[in-house]
Amino acid sequence: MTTLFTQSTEPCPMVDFVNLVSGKWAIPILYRLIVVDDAIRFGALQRAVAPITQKELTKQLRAFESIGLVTRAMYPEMPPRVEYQVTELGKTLKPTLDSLAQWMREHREELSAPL
Amino acid sequence: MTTLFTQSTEPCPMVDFVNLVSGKWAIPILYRLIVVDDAIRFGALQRAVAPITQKELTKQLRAFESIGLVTRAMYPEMPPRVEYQVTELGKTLKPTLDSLAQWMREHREELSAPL
DNA sequence: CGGAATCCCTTTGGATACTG
DNA sequence: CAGTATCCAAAGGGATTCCG
Repeated sequence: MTTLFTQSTEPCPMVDFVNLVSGKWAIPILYRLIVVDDAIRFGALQRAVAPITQKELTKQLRAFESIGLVTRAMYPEMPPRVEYQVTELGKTLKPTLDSLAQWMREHREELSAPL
Repeated sequence: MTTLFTQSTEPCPMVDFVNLVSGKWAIPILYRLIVVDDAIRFGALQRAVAPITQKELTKQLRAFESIGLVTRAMYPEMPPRVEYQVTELGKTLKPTLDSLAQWMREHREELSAPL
C-alpha cells in the first residue's frame, strides 16, 4: 500500500523529451548532424537545414551543446571556422530518429490534409 | 545530371513531423492514447496527462482528429460522455514512440543539467 | 564566417469564468 | 462532464544590422 507521500509515478519520458528538444528546428538539426556523422561547419549546416535563420540555428546548437548532444570546435582563423558534431550520446538517438523519419515517409500520404 | 529545375530533395520528414505534432503536450497525449490502447474519457485523459489544461487538451485532440490519428465519440447522455481513441494509423507510431520513451529513460541521468 | 544584438510581430499556452 | 470564450503573459521566431 502506498502512502500519500509515496511518489510512485516516474516523470513522463515524453514530457522530458519535449522539454529537451523543443522548438521548430531542434529535431531537424539534430537529425542532420546524426546523419552527416562528421564535423560540419556552421554555414554548411545552415544550408542543409534551410531555411533556418542564423539566430535559431545558433540558439539550438547552444542548447544541444549544453546538454551534451553536440560538440562545438572553434578554429581562430581568418575567416573564422566553427564546426559542430554530434556526440556519442547524441548518436544513440539515431535508431529512434531513423524510425521517426521512416514513419513520416511511409504515412505522409495517409495523413489527412495538413502537410 | 540534375537541372536547376529538378526537385531532387524530398520534403524533410523531420520538418513534416514537427509540423504535424507540435506543441508542448502533443506527444505526451498521443503516446498516452497509444499506451492505453482503448477508448478513454476526456476527464480521465486529462488526469493522465496532468497538469494539462482543458483548453490545450481539447485543441490537441481536435488536431489529432483532423489528421486521422485519433477518433472522437460523443454520447449524448446526461452528464455528457466523450471518448477518445487512437486509430490504427496512430498505432503505427507505437514502436517509434516506445523507442523514444526508452531512450529518454536510459539517458535521463546522462544528459547534463536541464531536466 | 559565425555569430551577437536589436526590433517586433506571431504563436503558445496558462488561468479563469461561463455553458449545455 | 466536456467543453467554449476571454484575457493576458511569455515564448517563439523572422528580419535586419553590426562586429571580430
